[in-house]
Amino acid sequence: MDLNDKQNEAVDHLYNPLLVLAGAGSGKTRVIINRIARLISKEKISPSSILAVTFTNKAAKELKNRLYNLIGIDAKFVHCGTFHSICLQILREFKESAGFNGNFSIYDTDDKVKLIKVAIRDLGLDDKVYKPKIVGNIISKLKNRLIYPESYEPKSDNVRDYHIKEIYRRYQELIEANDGCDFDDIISKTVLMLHNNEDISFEIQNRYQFIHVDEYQDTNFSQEIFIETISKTFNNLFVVGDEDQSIYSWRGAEVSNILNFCDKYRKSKLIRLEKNYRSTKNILKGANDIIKHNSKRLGKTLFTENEEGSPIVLKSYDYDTEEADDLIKTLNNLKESGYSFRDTAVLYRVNSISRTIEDRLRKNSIPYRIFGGVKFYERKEIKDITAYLNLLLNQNDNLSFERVINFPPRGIGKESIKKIKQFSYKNSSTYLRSVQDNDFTENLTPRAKKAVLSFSDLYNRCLEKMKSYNVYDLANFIFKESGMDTYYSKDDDESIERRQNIEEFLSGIKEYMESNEDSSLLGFLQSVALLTDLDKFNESEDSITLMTVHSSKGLEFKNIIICGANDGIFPSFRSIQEGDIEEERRLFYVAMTRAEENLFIYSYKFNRFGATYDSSPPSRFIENLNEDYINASEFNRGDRNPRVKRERVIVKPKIEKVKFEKGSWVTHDQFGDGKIIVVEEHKSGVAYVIDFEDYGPKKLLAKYAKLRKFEAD
DNA sequence: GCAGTGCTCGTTTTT
DNA sequence: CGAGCACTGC
Repeated sequence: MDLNDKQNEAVDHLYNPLLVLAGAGSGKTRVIINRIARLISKEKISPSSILAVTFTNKAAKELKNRLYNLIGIDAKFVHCGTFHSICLQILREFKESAGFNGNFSIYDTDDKVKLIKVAIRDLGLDDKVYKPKIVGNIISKLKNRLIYPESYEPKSDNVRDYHIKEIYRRYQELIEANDGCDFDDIISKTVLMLHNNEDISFEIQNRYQFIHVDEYQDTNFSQEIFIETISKTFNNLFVVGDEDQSIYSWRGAEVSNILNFCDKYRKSKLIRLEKNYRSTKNILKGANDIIKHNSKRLGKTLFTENEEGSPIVLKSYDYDTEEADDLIKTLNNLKESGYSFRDTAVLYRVNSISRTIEDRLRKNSIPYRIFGGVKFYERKEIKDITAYLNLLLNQNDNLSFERVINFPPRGIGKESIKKIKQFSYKNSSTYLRSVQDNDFTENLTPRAKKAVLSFSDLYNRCLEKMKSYNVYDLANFIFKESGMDTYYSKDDDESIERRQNIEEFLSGIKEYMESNEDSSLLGFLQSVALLTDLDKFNESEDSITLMTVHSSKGLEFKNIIICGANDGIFPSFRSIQEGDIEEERRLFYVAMTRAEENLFIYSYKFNRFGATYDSSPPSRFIENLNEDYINASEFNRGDRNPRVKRERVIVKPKIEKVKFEKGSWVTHDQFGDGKIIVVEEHKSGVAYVIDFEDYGPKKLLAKYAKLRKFEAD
């Protein structure tokens, strides 16, 4: 297929920055690959000086494949990757400059939450008041804005913000001591490293002279600064995006990046792609009628030369179970009219919706695959194996150590682990080095000593094998030798499932080694850390696809069924309360524009919330659809009453007076005895720095730390 | 050290 | 309502 005029204009723009505002289904990927092809063929640009950045691995892979089909072998040398994978490569190459002691481990959201919990407890705070997950989100947002603890000044001086700052500080201390790196660090540490090292920055700028960014509307502050930094010298930036599809502001994405692009980059130009190749006229009309109600837009109206198509089908039900039953009928009808199962995707706003649907699909033996929910790579058994692998490369990784020291159980219980921590603290050593230290093992009970020695022995044997084994053999060795093999050899459902997952993981490693040039352990661990379920998407499998609207971004299906399109779900409760539903509307728009031929929008009246049912009208977005192109014969508008607001209770800690003097001895439930070395009075309350005998100095806040006066017995 | 029990609390969305 | 978590009792 040839390019249209606008697409050609974009592709021919070879120097200076360009923003391509590409509507849904307007062929943006095609524009990117053709532009890259033209740079190579016409301008004789070396493929290896070209960079293309995407948000998902899937998009990167697709870009690379299509480029390969267009230009052949040269495609191999073009750098294609996600923000995270590109930055990770840079971090790995310049790890010392980025502040790591050596190899570093990547911590996922789970690990992060765990570590934040430790930080909260170290400070003597209550993790019910400071929920680790919420604090994690706050820290995420700060890192996305390149704010690390030392430069963080909370806007207000309330207690909560002060505590959060302390938790952040402690968390960062812990993660850095482990040579760990969370998802946000991958970007932010790269950017800061480039800013602090001009020579490296210059090297990177030279490496990537022609830069392409896909889904530019979803870049956050740190990502934008990354792009700005590496494009500084050559000022050759080609970004593609659609402000109407910006759906990640909750993750820090800033639409302003795309809105202000032309003001920011000198000599830049803007081109709009408004011709849609994907959807029928009816679907596009519906999508346009919805998105036009948004105010934050650069504005564009999509058109298509495709057929009129079938009307958009609206249906409403009383309960989600009825919706699911009818969904089965629809799926069977589609099948009968000649569609394969793989042509249809069911989309929803929140993962929890999938339960009922999955249940019905299973009962009716309709093949489906689901994305999201419990993620494969976050499963316990998978993470246990990667923790062993991580620990082999990064001996400072105490978090991985804690995961595997007693798994499978080998008789190293709470008490022994406590001793390991104490010993490590006293000798400022890592957990791993402690258990390998004779001075430590000598003082254990015979039983514990034996267990610890057997772990050390296991570790050393793995280390030895690492020299000659490839990743697959090494992982297999760990699976067998650690005892996981026998541990999961039982016949119950759980063991069987976990075993299967491990086998799938192992065969995944094989596949990885065959398809990647860098088949080192480090390379594997770093790429596996960035994998998501979506990366297992297999197009040839004939099954229905279930996923959230967020994960459907960039995909297209002949038939789309949107389930749970009610007020309170889509748009979400939160967005209605906060009075900002523009992003929800964009999300709805994304959902609709995934469809090529048939679009169904379902809603139900009674929504289960915990043990109770709430009634809610169909999504307000549906009201913007015009009768000309909808089929609403089975649709009931319902009533649109204002909803009752839920009150949120914020726990405010009380401020306490100084109870203990400097120099006095106190006892803490967790840390034992210690001497107060500093007393601080903040606006937010009293903090003590206590030098614990077994744990060293910790800063605790008086109102949370249950401190007792030390009494010699 | 582990299994079993009772309790709490939740609902966005993800690299 | 049900998952996940902390606590308790062997």
